[in-house]
Amino acid sequence: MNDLKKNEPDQPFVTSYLLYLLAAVSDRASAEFHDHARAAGLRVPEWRVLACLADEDGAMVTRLARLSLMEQSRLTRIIDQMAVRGLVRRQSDPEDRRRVRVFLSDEGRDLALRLIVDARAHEARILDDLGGADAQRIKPMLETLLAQLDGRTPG
Amino acid sequence: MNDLKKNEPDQPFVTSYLLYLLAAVSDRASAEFHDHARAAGLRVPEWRVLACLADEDGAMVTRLARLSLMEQSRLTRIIDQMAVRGLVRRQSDPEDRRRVRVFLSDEGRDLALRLIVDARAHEARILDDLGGADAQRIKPMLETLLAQLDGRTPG
DNA sequence: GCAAATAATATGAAAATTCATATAAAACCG
DNA sequence: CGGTTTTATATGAATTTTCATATTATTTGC
Repeated sequence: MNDLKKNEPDQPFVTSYLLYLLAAVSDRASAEFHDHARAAGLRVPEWRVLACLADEDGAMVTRLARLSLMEQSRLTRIIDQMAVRGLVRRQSDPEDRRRVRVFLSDEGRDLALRLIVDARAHEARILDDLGGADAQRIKPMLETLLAQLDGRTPG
Repeated sequence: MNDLKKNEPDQPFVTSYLLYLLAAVSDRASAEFHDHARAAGLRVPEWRVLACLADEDGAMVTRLARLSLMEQSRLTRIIDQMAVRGLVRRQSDPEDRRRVRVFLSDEGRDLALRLIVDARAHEARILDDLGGADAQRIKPMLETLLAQLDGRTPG
């Protein structure tokens, strides 16, 4: 029926391109949880920062930016807002006064810990759906990949 | 030495959280290629759109938005700019005049095809570094995951 | 065939993000 | 030391993105 407009390659590129699959899976999977985070009153970047701080409370801004996968000046402004909301507080490091360390407030920590419980449950559901062998392997695989990618352009 | 400030959980959360690993790997891997795309004069969302159109030339805006993982009104504006630059052209669908189909220009197609060659090479390098068994498995695994995620909230 | 509901795209206005750079503190070096 | 370079964070201005909704076209149900 429609042969005239068929201009596509014999094998599709994008839907089987590794970087596309990673982005797509990340997007869709995260979107599910982000709805939950928003329901808890957090915007996505705020949830990410809280989750990172749950692991490394008191991290300096640069470290937190790298860990939370955002550009530094963006993180600075997100911290501004979170501080106003009382989720975190800034404290300049006495050992090196250029550094600003970011700490969870009690409220911030409570919220983070609560959401982390939910995040683990959500993750478990995804892995469960994925099924046995793959579910065992996917995280180690991604960890390897991440280490390799970081190794190339050390940072 | 530093026990006073140790407030972190025994097991870190974020760096072993599936959704974090996905986002981190996607970010870092894509960043490598995005440098290349920018060197070719494209911004990241433009590269994504070109890659999608290489597979589905003439896709309607809604479809293209979903495929390229962006919100519709954002895509509309990106297409505006790409059209001005002569990378794509819009054509309203005679069968349903609400629809706008987006087509690659010759220039757009050339650029897309050239970059896709590079993208495949980049992907091959990443998979090669990952090594045998995992390299074989990662894409099918992500495809399964994507299908499952799409299945939950059909769209 | 018409009114209401639905669908596809575009757009205004607000908000977030980026990029370059300012500011301030520490490290380095002759 | 004093000057220069580097590092850490913040900020102004431009751009991009989002959110809600307008606009236009089609479908549905009566």
